[in-house]
Amino acid sequence: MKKGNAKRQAILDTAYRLFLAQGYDNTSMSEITTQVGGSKATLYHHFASKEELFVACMTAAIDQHVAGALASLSTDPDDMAMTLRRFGESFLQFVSSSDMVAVRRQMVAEASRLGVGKLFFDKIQTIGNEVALFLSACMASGKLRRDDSVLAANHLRGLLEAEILEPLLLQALETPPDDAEKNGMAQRAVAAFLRAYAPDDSRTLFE
Amino acid sequence: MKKGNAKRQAILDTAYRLFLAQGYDNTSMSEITTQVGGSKATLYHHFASKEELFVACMTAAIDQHVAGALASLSTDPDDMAMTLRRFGESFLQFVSSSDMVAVRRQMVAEASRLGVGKLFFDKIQTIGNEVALFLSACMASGKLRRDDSVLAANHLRGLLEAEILEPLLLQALETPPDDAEKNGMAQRAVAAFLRAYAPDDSRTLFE
DNA sequence: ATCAAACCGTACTGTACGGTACGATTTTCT
DNA sequence: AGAAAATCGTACCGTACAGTACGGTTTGAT
Repeated sequence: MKKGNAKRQAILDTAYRLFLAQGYDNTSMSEITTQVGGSKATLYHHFASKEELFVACMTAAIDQHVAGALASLSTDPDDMAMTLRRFGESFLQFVSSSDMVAVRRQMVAEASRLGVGKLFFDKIQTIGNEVALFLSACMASGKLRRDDSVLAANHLRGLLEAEILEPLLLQALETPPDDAEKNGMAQRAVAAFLRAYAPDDSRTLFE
Repeated sequence: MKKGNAKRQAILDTAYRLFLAQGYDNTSMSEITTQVGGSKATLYHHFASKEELFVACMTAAIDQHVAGALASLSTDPDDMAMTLRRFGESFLQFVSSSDMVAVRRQMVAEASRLGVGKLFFDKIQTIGNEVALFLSACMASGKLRRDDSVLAANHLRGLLEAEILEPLLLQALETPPDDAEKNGMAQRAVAAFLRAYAPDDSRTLFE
């Protein structure tokens, strides 16, 4: 059962690429078959229906991509500002990557299909929970104002995405921003967040 | 030319409702014809193609809805906090209405179709520009820290949408939040924004 | 060696849909 | 009234696509 899994994976890879590039409705099973090589019977041997194949592609993509975002959050509250800046940069690189934007667009477009939207949302939530945990530690140690840490994590995400996510999803930019611009957005977002959640009695933290 | 426009409007209304509820691909011209009554020839008399009808629906929806959001921003910087709170509430009610969420989902899903995504994004931008103008006045009068007003407007929008937009787009909530919850979100977002953009020398503005 | 699973190619079915044709009828404008 | 535009009903065309059928071939495990 080695070639079996290899073929299955090849189908997943090709289908993933086509679904992201063209969308669900504009990608036919025959096209996937042609590009992956082989026969449509083999495809239906591995996946009972087009919908099942789509969901399999998306769940795999979610798991794979979210792992990358979580890795960049070192839970060391000692140099909070630096940690947040690094996290902000890598999170923004993550969510604004062309793959991730394409995944998100498919999730929104086909949200109702087999609850794939909720699946994606739950995964995103796990990132938020990790961030909330870190922020909670910062609040406990007086580095941040005490407040609902989940709310704070949501606000941080909102600030990080504020400049970039919408135009990318709507394909409203001719030239996508490069890494330096994204890092600038992350810097500005984290700076705003630190001001918003600074302890009440500290006003000399920022130059 | 009275019944002509009436029929055209009836087609638009029905198509708008079906497109939002079912999406572009899952809505057939025959279904629109059946629900609006009459003949498919009449439909094609008013709209040359399915795509043209879709774009007509979306542009109409955009114009109509954006007007509502802009109305709630009184440009009086004297009671800035109150103005922002009221704007935040109505903006959030606006973007989280079921119609607007459905429109946005279609925009994302069909962003590449005839550049309808960019069309939508530009309209949203006009709201942001108005807000930026207001914030700029607040900065000039010392009520807010001096900074890029467009950035500040983006951050405000990011904070407002942070708790609610994503789960709605992904249809990840069983029960959508009611007006009171939305107002709470707006309050929290505006409070965070005011802290983030408070003048450097004011630390007693918030209780 | 053998058996079962996986694979291939090709052709096929049924259906759904965008768009057209066409002739008849109604409404609107002047 | 009478021309022009809009509307109607129904049938139709071409096509694209999800899924199936089927007979033959390769591959892997025991």
